[in-house]
Amino acid sequence: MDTKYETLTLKNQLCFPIYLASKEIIRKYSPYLDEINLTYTQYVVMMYLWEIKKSNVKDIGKVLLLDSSTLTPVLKKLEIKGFIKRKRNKIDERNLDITITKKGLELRDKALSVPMKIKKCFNLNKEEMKVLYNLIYKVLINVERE
Amino acid sequence: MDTKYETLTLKNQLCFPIYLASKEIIRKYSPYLDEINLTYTQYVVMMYLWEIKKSNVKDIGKVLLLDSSTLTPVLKKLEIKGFIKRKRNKIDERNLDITITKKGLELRDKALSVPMKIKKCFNLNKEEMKVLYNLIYKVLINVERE
DNA sequence: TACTATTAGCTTGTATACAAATTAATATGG
DNA sequence: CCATATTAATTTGTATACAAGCTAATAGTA
Repeated sequence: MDTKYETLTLKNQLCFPIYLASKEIIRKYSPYLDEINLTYTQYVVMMYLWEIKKSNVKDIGKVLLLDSSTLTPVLKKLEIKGFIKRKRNKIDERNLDITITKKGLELRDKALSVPMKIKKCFNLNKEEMKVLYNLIYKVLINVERE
Repeated sequence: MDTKYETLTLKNQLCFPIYLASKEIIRKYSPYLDEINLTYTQYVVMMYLWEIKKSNVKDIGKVLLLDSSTLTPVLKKLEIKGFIKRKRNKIDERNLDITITKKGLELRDKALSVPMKIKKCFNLNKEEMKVLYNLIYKVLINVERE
């Protein structure tokens, strides 16, 4: 009987809808991010830099949980677009200093309307948002802790 | 003041932790999926086929929310591995019939232990799992409805 | 100081993921 | 019946994402 495989169905997975939601929300972002010339990954890098102003590949990777092999090309593209600058650290040349440019800082204002547009398509009330936020972070912490 | 940009910080995004959780959970899968010679995307395709036995590119794409341009190479790899067969439909040759092979069916038993291993690293209780599941599906439906 | 280990970032190879263009087959309207 | 539209899958081009290997710089130590 199929009850043996009940745990192995798509509808009984928790990861599957999280995977779908992630993809589809990011897809929802794209028209808004197109307007400010960013991809989603570039957008989260910029969001971090808007706050912290200066960082390096390793620290950005720690926050965004991205490998340097993913970040290197993303950061190069952001530099080509003129939003950031990449420069070897004087004291320890293994580190690559990432700083935000004037153009990168100005982008922040253009991005201001993006979160609200996305929040709207979530269509959850405040309490639901909060519960979802807390549970997702709980999962994240648990998964990271191994 | 920075309060103007309060909505534009990583910690105030709901998509960002969902994106992280999706990535990290899928990464947790990989050692278990390696053992049965599947990637995560291949795994969800197989999970669908284990249930439905026969489908086509379009229908698989509808369920997994994947474009045919993503699915085509995934399905070709699954065919090379011997888990599925790809064959043009006799009646309407635009469609590509996807059927599961004996080897593909046998894989189901080997995959049986995977969901439990992943569930464990979520480390949520039954109630939390249920709430998260429902909220994520609610988001998914809302985002899809646009 | 010289040898070894570690670290940070880059490169390479593989696998998604999606938009846009293409191709071949089928459906549809005049 | 034929020209046009639509549809399903593939191809192409761009952008992640990550493991493994590489390189250059720095740290640690005998």
